[in-house]
Amino acid sequence: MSSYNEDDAFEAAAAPRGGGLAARAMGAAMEARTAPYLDGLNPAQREAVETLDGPVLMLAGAGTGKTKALMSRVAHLVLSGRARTDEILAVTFTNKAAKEMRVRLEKEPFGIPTPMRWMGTFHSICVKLLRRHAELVGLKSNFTILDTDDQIRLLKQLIVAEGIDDKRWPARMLAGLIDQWKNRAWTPDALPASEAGAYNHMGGVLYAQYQERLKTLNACDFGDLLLHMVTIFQTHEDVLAQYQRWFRYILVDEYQDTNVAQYMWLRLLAAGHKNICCVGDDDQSIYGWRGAEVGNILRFEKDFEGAKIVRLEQNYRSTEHILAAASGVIAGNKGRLGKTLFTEAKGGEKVRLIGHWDGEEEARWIGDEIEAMRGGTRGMDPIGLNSMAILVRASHQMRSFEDRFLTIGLPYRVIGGPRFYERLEIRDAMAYFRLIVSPSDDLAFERIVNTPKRGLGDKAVQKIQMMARTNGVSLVDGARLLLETKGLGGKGAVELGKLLDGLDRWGAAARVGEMSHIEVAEMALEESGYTEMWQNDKTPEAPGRLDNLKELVKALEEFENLQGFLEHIALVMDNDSEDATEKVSIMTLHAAKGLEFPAVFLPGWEDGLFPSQRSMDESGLKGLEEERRLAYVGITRAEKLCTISFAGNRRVYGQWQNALPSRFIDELPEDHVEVLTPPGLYGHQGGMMGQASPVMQAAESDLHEAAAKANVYNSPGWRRLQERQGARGLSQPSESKNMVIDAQAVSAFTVGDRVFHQKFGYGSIEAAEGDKLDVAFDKAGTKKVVGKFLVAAEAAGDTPF
DNA sequence: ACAGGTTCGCTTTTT
DNA sequence: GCGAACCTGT
Repeated sequence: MSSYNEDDAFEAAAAPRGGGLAARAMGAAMEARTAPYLDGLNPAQREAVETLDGPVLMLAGAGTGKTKALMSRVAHLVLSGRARTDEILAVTFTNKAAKEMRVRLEKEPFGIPTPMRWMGTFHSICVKLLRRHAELVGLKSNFTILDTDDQIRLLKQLIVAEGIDDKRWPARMLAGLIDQWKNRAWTPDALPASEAGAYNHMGGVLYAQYQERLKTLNACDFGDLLLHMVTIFQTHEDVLAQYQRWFRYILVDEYQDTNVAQYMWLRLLAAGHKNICCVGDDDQSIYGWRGAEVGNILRFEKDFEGAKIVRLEQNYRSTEHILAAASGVIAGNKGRLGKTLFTEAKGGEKVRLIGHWDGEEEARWIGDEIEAMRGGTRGMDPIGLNSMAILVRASHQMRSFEDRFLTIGLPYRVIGGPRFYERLEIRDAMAYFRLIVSPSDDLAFERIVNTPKRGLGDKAVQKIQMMARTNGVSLVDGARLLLETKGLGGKGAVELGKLLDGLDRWGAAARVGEMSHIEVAEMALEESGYTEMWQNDKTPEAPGRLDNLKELVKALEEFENLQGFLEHIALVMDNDSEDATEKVSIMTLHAAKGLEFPAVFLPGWEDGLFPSQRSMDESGLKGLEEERRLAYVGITRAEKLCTISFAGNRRVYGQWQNALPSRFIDELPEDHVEVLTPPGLYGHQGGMMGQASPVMQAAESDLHEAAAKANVYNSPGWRRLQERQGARGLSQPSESKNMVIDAQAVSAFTVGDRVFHQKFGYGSIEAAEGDKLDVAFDKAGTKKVVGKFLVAAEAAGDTPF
């Protein structure tokens, strides 16, 4: 989605409808002849495609041909003459998804020739709309979009100005809060009192100040793009009506990921005709932590009266064992809309489960396994590395795999690492570009004023800021005044003069148009000394950074001017460099959503890591359920072979910690799981396996190891296992003495409970003696605390402060 | 102004 | 255990 002119769509909107009618007539004729896009759809898909009018919720399980149905629906709308392509609003979450759809729609069997103007992310569509109506929220149409970095820098200034200690109250935290507020569509005056008191009682005040500041900067952040449009729609009926009429049909992908603001935006736009089709899967909602509301999809029927619900349940991706394993896990969640995936593909490998001594061993085993599969193993055909993926819960888990794969020379690629446009050198370069396009971009100026080093330190910058503020001008002009009034001397003054001259010249060159924007960009990077700075840098990263700068300049070629480029970057940030060589993919479970691989490895299934302790502490049952959905997403990525593993010991923050198998492992249905017990993994095997399930056997052999290592008897996982063992009539481990659960104890807490303390944060109870408790805090170490100063971690997580 | 030492604080991530 | 971010001495 690069550089089509955003105004085109509006010109088209103003144009008479004659062309549309002709297109419609043509579409109808095409449908009469044949509708190839309807062939090969199963009954559910077909229903989802043919129910064009009124609200439709397409509940599409993993691998059920959702995209195909969505595409067919668009084709059906267009080719049957119901709507022109530019009368369909199609919203996705990522640019990648939008791009993919655009490409697929142009090809057979759909063959939609005209581009879908209004297909894009919530944010990119909102930018287009907001540029048109910016003045209604006090912005000019050429407003800039701030990224997280700018946002934090701005907030920090406000925080310091308020005399708040930004150590104790980091700007990041406030940025996070404001983000969440915007996700919930709370403007500063609509902010509930309970929220406004956050951030040392200053949250509300600072939020309001921040919004004011953005307005004077003629800027907005990502959240504003949506929030401003919602505000405009709510306060300007005529504007809303215009778009309600224009967008005759609305399609939404990944509806389970929508936040409140996005939901309101959609409801407002759909309120007239109600022709809205939302596609999603409540079981794959994994972005609650960034404001997604599963409630939106669960409530759909209530929100849109007479809504038709279509379930896509036939899975075309995975074997029955994989589906059964995934279903077994997700069944543990409450409040699902409910779907039962089925497949016609019978047989195949069971889901494999294996325990390891530690994380390194796990990485070693997976590396070996990948090598074996590459050559063909266990009667399976050889699988290419591109067909294999390792999906982890947290990115720090990737390290052990990278280390291992580097030593054995196994090619891998990490998906979703630091992205191109987030890199230091790219952002610096872009700050220069921003200043060329708009010299009043103060944040960009602050970023590069002393990069490369110009002898302009804190003191000089403060002088510039003072001058700018007292004269009510931008920093660039403030700097100019400062030089004119000789307010700055020495080397700094000379260098600042050079920078200002440079900015004038580059800006003029860009405007005159004698040079291409690419030449202007090169000139700026060269003359500012920025390129030179990296050439003189002898750190190992420097060459890579120079390469990146070259790549950045090359990327300019696709755009008409710098402005268009910056716009694109602010929103698109996509960075999939195609790479022909075969490589194993390593990524987080979150990054894996929507992807599929013949063979998938799911390492690190240990309680605390996965499900993540923090998730459970902060969000309790809600958090656990989201973790479970993450497990579901992970398993359903696999087509043929899914291998789950856990380690008894793992290095966390440099410290060795022991761990218990994830509770999700207990939820895997035995009949669909094969437990691998690699020979020689443990010094001893067996012991008390008895007639326990295969799943339990593996868990147990590992548990004994872990148990021998350290005091793990307090963990919920251990207690759970004991319960299970009791139920199965297995022997109790002798070391259960620490399991003090004294019903008579004065304290409401028992050993192993997760608790929260106002000062020390989260921790777990190590020992309980009446009301006196020993608590091992995650951060503050072990302390003796009286029970009344503690709350259950779960309860604390629900009331942020 | 800046290099070198020290402390802090650590999911998930898109736009 | 590691990197960023902050502090201190020159």
